Amino acid sequence: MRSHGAGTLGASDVGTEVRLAGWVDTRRDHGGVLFVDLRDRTGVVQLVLDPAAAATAAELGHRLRDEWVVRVVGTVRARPDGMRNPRIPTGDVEIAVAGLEVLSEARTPPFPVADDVEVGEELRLHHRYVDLRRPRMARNLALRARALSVIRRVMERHGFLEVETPQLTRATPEGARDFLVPSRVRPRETYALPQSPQLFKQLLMVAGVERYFQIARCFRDEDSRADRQPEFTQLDVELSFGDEADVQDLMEELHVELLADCLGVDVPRPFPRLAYAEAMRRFGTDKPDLRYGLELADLSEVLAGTGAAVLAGALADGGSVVALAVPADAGTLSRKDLDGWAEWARARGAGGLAWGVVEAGEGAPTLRSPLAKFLTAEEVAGIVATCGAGVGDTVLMAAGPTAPTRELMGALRVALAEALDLVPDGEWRFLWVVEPPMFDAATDRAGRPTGGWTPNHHPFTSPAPDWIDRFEEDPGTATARGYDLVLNGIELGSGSIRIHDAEVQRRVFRFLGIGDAEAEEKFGFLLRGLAHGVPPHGGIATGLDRTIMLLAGEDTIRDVIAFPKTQSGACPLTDAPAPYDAAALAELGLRLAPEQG
RNA sequence: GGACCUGUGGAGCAGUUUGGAGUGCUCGCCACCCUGUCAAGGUGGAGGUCGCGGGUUCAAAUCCCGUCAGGUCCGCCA
Repeated sequence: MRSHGAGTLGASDVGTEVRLAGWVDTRRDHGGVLFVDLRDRTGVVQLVLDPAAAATAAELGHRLRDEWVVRVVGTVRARPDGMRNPRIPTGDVEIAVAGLEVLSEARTPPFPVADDVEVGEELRLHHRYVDLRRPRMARNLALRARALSVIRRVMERHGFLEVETPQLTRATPEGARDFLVPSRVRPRETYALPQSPQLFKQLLMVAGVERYFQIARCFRDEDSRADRQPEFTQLDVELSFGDEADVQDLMEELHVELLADCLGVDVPRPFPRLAYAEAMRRFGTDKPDLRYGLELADLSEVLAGTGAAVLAGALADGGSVVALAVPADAGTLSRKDLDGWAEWARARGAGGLAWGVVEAGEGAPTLRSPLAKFLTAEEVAGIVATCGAGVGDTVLMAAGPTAPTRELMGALRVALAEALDLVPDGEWRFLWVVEPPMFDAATDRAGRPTGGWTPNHHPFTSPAPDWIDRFEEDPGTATARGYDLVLNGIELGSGSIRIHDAEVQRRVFRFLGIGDAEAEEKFGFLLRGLAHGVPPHGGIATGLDRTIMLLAGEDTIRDVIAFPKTQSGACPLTDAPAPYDAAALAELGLRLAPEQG
């Protein structure tokens, strides 16, 4: 049907007879001569329908409308001087059409098939087949395919085997809520869709696969975000007889090649490593964005004896005062801005924000601040020095329990960088966050500590060698053999060296409050596997949607997924989820509960 | 579970603060004119439960309450 792609034609094709097919992108009808931009996946080329040259085709051409599907036969010719269009790749040529056939008419599109119109998300998803014709979206699909191809190339080069694991599997406790699939053959029992292939890939190591990867679809029934969908794709990797460096080297090579192949960008290796504790201290997050400064400073020492009550109270309770300095050249924060940020902090549960502007005093800098009269000269000097602030810089401070206060200031750092436009374009700052804690203190729904512990990564993560015999003694300090890959402040993936000793695995379960009987019931298949000859192994899983989102320069993974869900988990295209036939439910041993009144 | 933003002809917006006739802009759509445009141009025209429900008022796109949908975020996401 076609001899060429519309967007591939150029000066070297002049004189060639071509057969093209695609969509009517735009028309410019002069009554006599008619121009049609024909669009296919490769791009756009101008058709010329001239009644003097091809009367029948031109007459039919006047009936064409946007998004009709047509086929043409014609000859590539150079455009006359002065009529070339340098803004499109095919702008040096045009197609002198000899024959035109309408393959399919089309309704007026629900929105323009163009990049420069911001269309509502629901409408775009409802007519996703139109939305995906827009050049940016078409480019994103192609970019995704290319990234997948690079991944397979790199993984195969290193001898990894692509193995598929079940989508219908069993629920495992903890983690996110499961999506359930009722069984007809075994009424009243359900499968769960996998949150990740974690246990299967470990058992593949027991099975001797040694090097496994999968482009794996995962399901978590939790609320969506711009970078989170209920259904998403992971690059899942596991290898045997290796350690942290083997996994990290592989992933560095892969990501460097992705950037080079998809964007032509060179990223240096090795990626920097940052200890988890240092990341929290300096950036207030386990996924710091290294593209800008605004690092946090801990003022607890310099303010240890302060008379400023709002700060002293937090310190007396064992908390911290955490600050960051906004450089004068980043833009001046007005009083209204500062009030706004204080309000922002309160909305996140903080008491507020203290602020001070560094001024050149006589001999030593001074602080213009509502707190100034409560601070001694030594304290002011200490604040300025610890923050590394210069004259004109604005110091923002929060006080409270150490961890939440650091996290608050870490979030403020990100929000300020956005607001003050401090995030440079075109930078790709990878890093590994390493030496994570083995456990976090468990909290109840209200956020109060329960006294129990929850895995920082997952319960199959090996303790660090120093802790393997005694993580129970000091669970708050014990570290694990985990590592997170971070790019530009976004967590791309988490991995670890796993426990390959059944007894250590049982101890971790016991410590987490999972008794031997429960462990046997829930994880018996893993524990049995760990009894049958296990290579030391470890791996990682990265979020492919996020990776491709960053490659594409998009702000949401919805724009790199062909058919995503809305924030409420709906698909406006298919209208899923939808009610299910009651009789069919009965066959599954299910009955609808009465609606909640 | 919570906070905030948005909802006005097919698309994108303005109008809402200070209530007074569905008023306006750009694009699209329909008809006609038009032989070198490329976001073609010209003339004319059609197209609206102002998301939905209730309330206040002589009068509601506009004020109040509720609700639905989309989005951003907090919680949640081992």
